Amino acid sequence: MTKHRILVADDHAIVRTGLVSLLETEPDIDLVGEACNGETAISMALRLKPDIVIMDLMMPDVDGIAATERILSAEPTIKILVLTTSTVSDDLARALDAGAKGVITKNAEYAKLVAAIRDVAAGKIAVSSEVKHLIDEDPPAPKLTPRQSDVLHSLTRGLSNQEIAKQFGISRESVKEHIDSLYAKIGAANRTEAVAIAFRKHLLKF
Amino acid sequence: MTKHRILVADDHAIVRTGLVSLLETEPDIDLVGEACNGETAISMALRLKPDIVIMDLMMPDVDGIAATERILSAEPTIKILVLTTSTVSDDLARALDAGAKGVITKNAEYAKLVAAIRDVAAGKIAVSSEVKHLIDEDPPAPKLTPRQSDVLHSLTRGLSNQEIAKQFGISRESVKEHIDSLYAKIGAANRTEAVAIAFRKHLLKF
DNA sequence: ATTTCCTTCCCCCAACTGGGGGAGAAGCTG
DNA sequence: CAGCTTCTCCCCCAGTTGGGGGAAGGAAAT
Repeated sequence: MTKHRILVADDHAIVRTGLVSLLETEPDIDLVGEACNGETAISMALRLKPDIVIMDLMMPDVDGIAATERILSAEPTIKILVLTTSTVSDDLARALDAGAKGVITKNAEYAKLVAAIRDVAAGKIAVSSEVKHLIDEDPPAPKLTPRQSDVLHSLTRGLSNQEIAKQFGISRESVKEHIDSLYAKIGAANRTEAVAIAFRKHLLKF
Repeated sequence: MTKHRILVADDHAIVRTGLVSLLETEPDIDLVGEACNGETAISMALRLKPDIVIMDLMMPDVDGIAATERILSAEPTIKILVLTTSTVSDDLARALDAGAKGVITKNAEYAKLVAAIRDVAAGKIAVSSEVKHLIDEDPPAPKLTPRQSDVLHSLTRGLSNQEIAKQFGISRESVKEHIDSLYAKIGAANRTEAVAIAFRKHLLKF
């Protein structure tokens, strides 16, 4: 039996150490490395060519989704298993879109993680039922056009339509139009609610 | 030598399991229990009376700060060591206010966690330098009066001053006054920016 | 080639916002 | 008790917003 060669990428040292100490006890698992950020995860994955990368989504510098994309574009046979605290359905869905072979949340039992590792190694897709639920339940955030995103960011700075118009070199009317279409898209009645909804739907980062 | 009796409270099973497997190797540490939410943490702490509770801040039902307060009000001699992913200075500062004897972030090295456990057991305060930095660096969020909070919440729903007035049974002018003082307090120029700033300063939860 | 979407621009107008002023009552704190 | 904060209410008014209507060019997709 060949061991599964695994790379762990997580910015939380405690989680990483805990994971390592647990996985070391598994006879069919061989830990080949630990990465504490996205950039390191990418370079280690390409150098060590593990069978599976256990990938956190929230990491400094390059996040887990970007790291997944970059690893897969260079080495499509590496399997990515996302292990995250995020319960934002969009993040999970985007991870799968990026080519992740599995998504497990950190509040899953350890046994489920190991089972997921074996499933992924065997070529299966491992998405826990809670994650499936999350993705189905809360509807994906609507996609904004570039202009709508620009205008939305200006809204968070408290700018008036006139000021936004000047900023982008367009007319007040155009700004109004973008804002109106934004309202329709996210279900807001005015700019203030639009900003609140945008934060709640994770359309705006802090 | 008496062993340090420790209770772990964290909603992430993976973190909990990892932590347990690591701490089991420490000769002077005796794990007496695991809690997966705030309510369980409180009841287990009061029943088992551990020396130290390692407490996560973000948990379903009762959060770590509330759990800390309730444990300490019943058993002031129990020492709470907060272990969290949060980098929001307010959360960390409030944990210390609530009586936590230490604050460690999850990206700290495992060795630092164990050192913190021993420090806390010895009666010291264990706050990692990164956490001190965070608390100094970003200024504490201004405290809002009850009315300002009420009004702020209504703002996120896109309500007009008139509607907010009706909601609380006060006049438009009073609502305006609360909003004006809110602007002054958080440095906003209008209601839209106020909502954005409130989210960024973590005055609003999602 | 037609449709659909994004982008840009224009007009009218009721309603709302924010800035300015002032003022009184309740409650806490030194 | 004097001072502070909080909460309440009132007036005026320029400026902004949002709803309604319409129009047109370009790009991408079907």
